[in-house]
Amino acid sequence: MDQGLRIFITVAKTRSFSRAAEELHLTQPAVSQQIRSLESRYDTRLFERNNKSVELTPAGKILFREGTEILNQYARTKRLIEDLTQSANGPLSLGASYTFGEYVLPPVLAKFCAHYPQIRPKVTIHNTQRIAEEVRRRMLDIGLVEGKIDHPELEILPVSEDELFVTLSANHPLASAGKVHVKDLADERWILRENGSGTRDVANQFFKDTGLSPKNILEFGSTQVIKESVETGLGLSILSPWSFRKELLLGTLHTLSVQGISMRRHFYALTRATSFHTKAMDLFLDFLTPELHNHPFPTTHAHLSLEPPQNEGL
Amino acid sequence: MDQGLRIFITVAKTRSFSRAAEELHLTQPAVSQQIRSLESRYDTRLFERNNKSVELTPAGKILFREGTEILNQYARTKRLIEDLTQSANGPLSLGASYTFGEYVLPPVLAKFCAHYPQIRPKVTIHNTQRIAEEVRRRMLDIGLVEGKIDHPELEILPVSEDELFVTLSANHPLASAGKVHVKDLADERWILRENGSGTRDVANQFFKDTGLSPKNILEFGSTQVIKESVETGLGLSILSPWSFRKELLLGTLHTLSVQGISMRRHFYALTRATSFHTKAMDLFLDFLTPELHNHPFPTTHAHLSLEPPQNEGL
DNA sequence: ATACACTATAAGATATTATTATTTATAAGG
DNA sequence: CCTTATAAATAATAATATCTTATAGTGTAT
Repeated sequence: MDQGLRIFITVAKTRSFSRAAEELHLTQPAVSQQIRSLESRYDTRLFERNNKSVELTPAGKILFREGTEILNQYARTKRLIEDLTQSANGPLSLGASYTFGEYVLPPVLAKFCAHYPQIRPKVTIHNTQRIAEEVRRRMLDIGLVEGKIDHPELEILPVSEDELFVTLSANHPLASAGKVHVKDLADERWILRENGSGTRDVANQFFKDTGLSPKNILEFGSTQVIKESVETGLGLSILSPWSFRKELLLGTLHTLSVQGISMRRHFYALTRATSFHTKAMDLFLDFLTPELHNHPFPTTHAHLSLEPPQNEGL
Repeated sequence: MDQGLRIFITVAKTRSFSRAAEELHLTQPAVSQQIRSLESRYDTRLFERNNKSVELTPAGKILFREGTEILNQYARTKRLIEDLTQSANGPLSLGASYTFGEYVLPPVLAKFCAHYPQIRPKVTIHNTQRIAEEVRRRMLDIGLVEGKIDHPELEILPVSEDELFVTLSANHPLASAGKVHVKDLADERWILRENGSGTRDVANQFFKDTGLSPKNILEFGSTQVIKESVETGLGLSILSPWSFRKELLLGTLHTLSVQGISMRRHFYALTRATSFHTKAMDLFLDFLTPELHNHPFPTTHAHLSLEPPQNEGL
């Protein structure tokens, strides 16, 4: 930041060009050169150097004293700014898509807040597109979304895997089938999130892959309503187990694997590619991935192997 | 010598990347780039820039304040070194508190400038506290204040005595009393500078010493307004004769001595304790004290003994 | 909707700063 | 004296940093 001055101060302290060079991990000519350039800038000799010794001239003494203060102030400034930013505190605005925000995020966030009480997270829930847009516009520090986003201004970091399943009422004829064939689902009624939601994207892909073209689709804007509708036997849905952990534990909802089809996707964290991260942001990002691996990720079928995902005490 | 910092400061002052570029004879991208590199060095945003405005962030404000000082010190260092070889010249930044700056300093400064035309003094007027702070922060070479300052980083040099007097209109019943007793002042209305000013401090001390607790105090922020108000008979004030020499000469204001009470104080010159003095600084300090003794110091009552303090040709 | 006033970004040119290799000067030891 | 050791200066070159030119976004105002 002012290398010349730093070199000068070191020479003055060590009374040697060579020692100074060592100390600064530079070569001796680099030191000679910087001193020469300072001397020409101030238009005076700064050191009296007769081959055995290096001594400050009067001008050098002034520069040494003032320069020391300047370097101190650089250091002080850096510290002041670090105190301001590096201390992990202040606001952290998170945006999450529905599934992530409503089901995955809360326990993680609770733990995060316990760890870093000075950080005050604020969560906004929207669909993936909107979240991405708001991260880009700096309205959000971090976006947490279900679908892949490709935008040059956004940095995308996969934080967790997710697998969606065909979900149905425990009273449904297929409920205990576990694994079924595509054709078994041909005549079912489906209850899905609206188009545009990440979950619906996966469902649409599922229908495309399986060749199913269901005539009977109900669209609800709320996962909560969908779950309750499925529980009453109104139809089947395609959901992330994250969103119906409780229902799996209670046994009111079951999942099906469909022969040869898996509906995997990732959760991603989005940040602006070009912006700086606050300390709080980095802490959260570092916290997120391991934390999601701690929470036993509910990939398997409820009736086969579900473990209480957290201390939810059944 | 630290181009990045210089660019940053210019941007902060102009609140514009483009203006800063012009001012520094650079192109706008050069400015953008330096700001970006500073931002990455400090790992935080320094400006909040939306297309219409450029504003300092909290971190930016810190860097602006500290950085300004750093640049000042670079400049000062250069001057100090130049002083070694050259004769006294260049800038001399003086800060003075109100009474000193507005009434005492001007004639001294005029004479000083006549003696040393190559020195270019710059005067800033503020209250004593602020002046001391700016000397400490190296924003000022010399501070000239009315109150005693005790700070380890400051060197304090008494330059002159001052005695304040109760001041009143020539038409006031007590105007020709010369010496009065405390109780004569019990029911007067007072017109004083605001709290925090050095002059007001003395007034407050006066009330404490005399046991007067005036119910009727008007506060004005300007000594000029106070004088005119006192002239019209609105009330009494407590002022330094320095600030109403003309009115004493004209006979529109008179002073009173209060039995057993004197309001003496000193004017002090402040410099940084640890720093070098430029030649200009030393010359000014050496010039100041004898000069103030030359100007007949108006301690006595106007109607008794005032001499024209300078060639003001009555 | 278009122009305009700004800042951001990218790529290449220039300037600055560091390195390597070599030279000069002085002191110390034989 | 001559040799060797140590320290700084110098020159040529390599690596960085810093500018400029050209261009792209992005809001605001007309």
